[in-house]
Amino acid sequence: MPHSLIRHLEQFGPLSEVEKHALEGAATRVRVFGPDQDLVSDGDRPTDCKLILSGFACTYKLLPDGRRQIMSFQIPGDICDLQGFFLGEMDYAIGTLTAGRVAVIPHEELLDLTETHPRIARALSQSTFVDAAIFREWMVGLGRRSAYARIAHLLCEMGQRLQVIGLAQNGSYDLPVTQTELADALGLTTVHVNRTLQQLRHEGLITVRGGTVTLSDPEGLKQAGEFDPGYLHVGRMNGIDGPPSKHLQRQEPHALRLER
Amino acid sequence: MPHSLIRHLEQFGPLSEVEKHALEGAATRVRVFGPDQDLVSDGDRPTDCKLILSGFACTYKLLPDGRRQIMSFQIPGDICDLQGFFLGEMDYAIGTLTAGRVAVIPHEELLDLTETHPRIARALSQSTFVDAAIFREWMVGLGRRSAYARIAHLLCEMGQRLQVIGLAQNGSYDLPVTQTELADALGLTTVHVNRTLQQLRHEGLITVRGGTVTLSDPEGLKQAGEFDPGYLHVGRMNGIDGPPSKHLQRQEPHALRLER
DNA sequence: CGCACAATTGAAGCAGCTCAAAATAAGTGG
DNA sequence: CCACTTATTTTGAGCTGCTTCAATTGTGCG
Repeated sequence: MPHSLIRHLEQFGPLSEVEKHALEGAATRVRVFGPDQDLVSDGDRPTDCKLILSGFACTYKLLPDGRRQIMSFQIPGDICDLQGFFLGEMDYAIGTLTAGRVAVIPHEELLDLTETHPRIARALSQSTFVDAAIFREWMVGLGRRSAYARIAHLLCEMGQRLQVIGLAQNGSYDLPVTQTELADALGLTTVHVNRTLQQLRHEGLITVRGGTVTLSDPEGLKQAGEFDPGYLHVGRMNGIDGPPSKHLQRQEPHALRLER
Repeated sequence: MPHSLIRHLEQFGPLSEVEKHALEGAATRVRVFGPDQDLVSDGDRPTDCKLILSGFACTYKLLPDGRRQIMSFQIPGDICDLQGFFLGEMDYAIGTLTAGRVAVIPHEELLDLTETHPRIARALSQSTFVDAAIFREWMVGLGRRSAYARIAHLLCEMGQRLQVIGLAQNGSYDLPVTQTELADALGLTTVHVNRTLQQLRHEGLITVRGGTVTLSDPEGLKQAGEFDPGYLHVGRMNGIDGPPSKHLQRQEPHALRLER
């Protein structure tokens, strides 16, 4: 199994064999999870970080009356509770959407890893900033886009992200997410998600068959969702593919040293 | 020389004299800005980071048709484009709301600073995670809260944040933000913000007089906004455990003096 | 086969939007 | 300090995207 974490971090630049080896070594303790389980709960003070090896998860917050806002979908390669490492206490929860395997990396080990391998530290920091960028784009959707555009946008984003880790081929990918979960992510009701999804299907933009989404008309969908993948910063840092940046002149920033 | 940055970072733990001195040294290049100017534009590749010394700014994104989503308000002490340092290209813009002063820290200098002073690096990372936490909470508002609760929540949040840097006293603070800007931040229209604000006033939760907001009934407002300040991680990291409210009440009030 | 969950449909209601205009406040130059 | 201009706040009225409530139809699975 190619390590999705390595793939994930190499987005930001190549890693040496030693570094890859160190990463593999850190992610040996594996736990198996079923669907709809919390990996971390709101208010927890975790002593390790969770790296998703397989399966989907999401970060979410619950409101007093039971409403829920999903803030991100987590896919293989994502480290989902780095916040615990830096801030101690979690202010949100992480729950699985499907069954899956999770590598558990104790904080001390992560500390070691980042002190010994600054490039890993740097890649992690960059990954953190990409997460923040995804949050911001999600906020734009929640605040300013119609239900229709929001869904289209999400489908584009997931396609792009899954492609990077090899879980999407020619615009087709598995999205093991119920319409209720979609609704919680998009700030809508299940009913409305259902109707809007139908609209997207009838317009021939997507096809859905048993949890598998196919972007039948990727360009049309991008347009419908006002999707501009720049914020994902895919392949920007390693000179490989990825969209041309608006300005030239690259400059490789160093990492902040991860300190605990 | 003013340093709200020191105050800001010391939220996460004490800094030595040497570190404070280094921070002051890094933030000597000061630029003055007028209102409604971009500090950084979408697509830029900044070569330095901007630290707000005085005045308010916001991060925002523009949609093709001119709609705008403000994703955060930036206040004195905030470093607003660390992303440029880590990812190179900006995927959002930062604009001033008022006139103000901004310290410009070249990336090389920041790199130096963080390599020489790991505790500064750590504090910066923590600050980054707090920003992400604020984003997430904002998302909950956009996705799941009513206009009424959203506004109440924002007013609580700003009160709390401004209090930390000494720009709020007994629930009263300057909020130099137009209703249109509020609307862009909250994903609403100006008209609706106006009506909802009136409701909050009539219910005696807040008072507004010339850009100054007073939380007349802080408890009521918190309840209206479902505000639970945990996500701000105030005072959690510096060993002075305990409810933030207590901690905040005994905050020395000399930030303004520093800022002038 | 039947249970539990997910997707779908219908109908009615409302929070928040749009459009349009008036009332205030905040500059700005003389 | 006043007349003039421009930005901001406020109000009214009608409209709609999305919600709510409630029920029906799949669908996966032990």
